[in-house]
Amino acid sequence: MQTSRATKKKDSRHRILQAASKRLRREGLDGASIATVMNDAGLTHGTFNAHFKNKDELTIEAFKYSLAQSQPRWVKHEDRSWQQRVRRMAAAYLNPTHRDHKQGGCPIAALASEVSSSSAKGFRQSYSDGVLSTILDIAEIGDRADNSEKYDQSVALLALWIGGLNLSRNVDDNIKSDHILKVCNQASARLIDG
Amino acid sequence: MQTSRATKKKDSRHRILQAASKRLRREGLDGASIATVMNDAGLTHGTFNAHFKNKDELTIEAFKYSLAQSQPRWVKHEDRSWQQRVRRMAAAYLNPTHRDHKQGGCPIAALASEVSSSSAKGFRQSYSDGVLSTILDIAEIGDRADNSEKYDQSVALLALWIGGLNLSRNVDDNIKSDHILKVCNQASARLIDG
DNA sequence: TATTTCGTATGATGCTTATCATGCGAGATA
DNA sequence: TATCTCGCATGATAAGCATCATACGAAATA
Repeated sequence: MQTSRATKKKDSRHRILQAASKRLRREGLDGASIATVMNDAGLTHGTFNAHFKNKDELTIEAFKYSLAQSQPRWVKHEDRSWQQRVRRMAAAYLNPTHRDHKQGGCPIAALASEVSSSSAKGFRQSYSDGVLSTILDIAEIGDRADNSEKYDQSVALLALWIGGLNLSRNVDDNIKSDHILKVCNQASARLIDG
Repeated sequence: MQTSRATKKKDSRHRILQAASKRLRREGLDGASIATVMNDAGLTHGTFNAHFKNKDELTIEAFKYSLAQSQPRWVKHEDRSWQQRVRRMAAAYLNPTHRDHKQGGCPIAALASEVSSSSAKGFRQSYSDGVLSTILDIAEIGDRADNSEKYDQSVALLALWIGGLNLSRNVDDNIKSDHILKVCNQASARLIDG
């Protein structure tokens, strides 16, 4: 069997990433302090460097971790057409539940306006990769050349989705916030049907 | 004439707000430290409290200041139809120049994902007010009841614009980034024409 | 069982931050 | 001109931060 020490360390790393990815999405790049994250993970702050080289590395790993977690969001449903599947994605994304659970939601939306000013080395690159692969996931293609029309539609949809989700999160009136989600859903349908 | 002391203080306040609004947009809520902003304004850090109660107040004032500055972006052009005017707005917004000048650009996009986790008291409210009044500005109406169709179109357009602008800022490839702007412009046109 | 290994805790370091107390010197006022 | 006012600078303080040095104790190894 696996040595219990190695298992323990893997477990700890997993708990740290889990905690960091939640803090990162809920509180942003500066909100997720090492002490807070380690405390969330049930460890003390000093142990951090045994698991990650530095905070920049944690930020990148936690982002990738949360992106992998939200991957199921884009997974193909059983619907017959791409249009139907994408409409479902929009409904799942532009949703009060998603809006109200930032810490468990899409990291692309959660960090959209912070990336370009981040000092974490390599983070912008990871985020960029995440955006481009998400666009391909939505389009259900492996490369832009496969279907440039679907690619372009997916770009506009992702933009509309992260914009609409953030607007709805920042409007201080539940009725108006719900309305934003609804309207963006309708706009999605219009973009999907071309 | 105005006493030169009062003039001096107003000038200083103006310079502080100018510096803060730039830092706020370029580096986000945590990037705009008091010491940095005061230094940008040509003053020393200790004087800050003579101008603003605390940092939260500065954040709110600087946001309002930058929103007022970008108001010209929404100002009516001479085009004949609303559709033409809004298409022009989209072109001015989803633009490489705007993308590359975050510090002088739209504060709604620049802070989109940071608002909901901000600890600054009252900031979320100010941002929310800014979003709602911007929607009305785009729709060129005074209230949603005036034209709910235009209102809804403007909601979706603003979502698409801030989402597209942020995506383009975060993609690490100039060609792909330009393409995002272009595609979102085309999607805007589709939403505008209904 | 004796020794080594290593995951974690404790605690220290130096940096950055917001805020506040004090004092100076130039403009305002009489 | 003499006194007052107040915008600003200097400097202190306390909190929060990332990072690192050291030590313990349990698991691994022989």
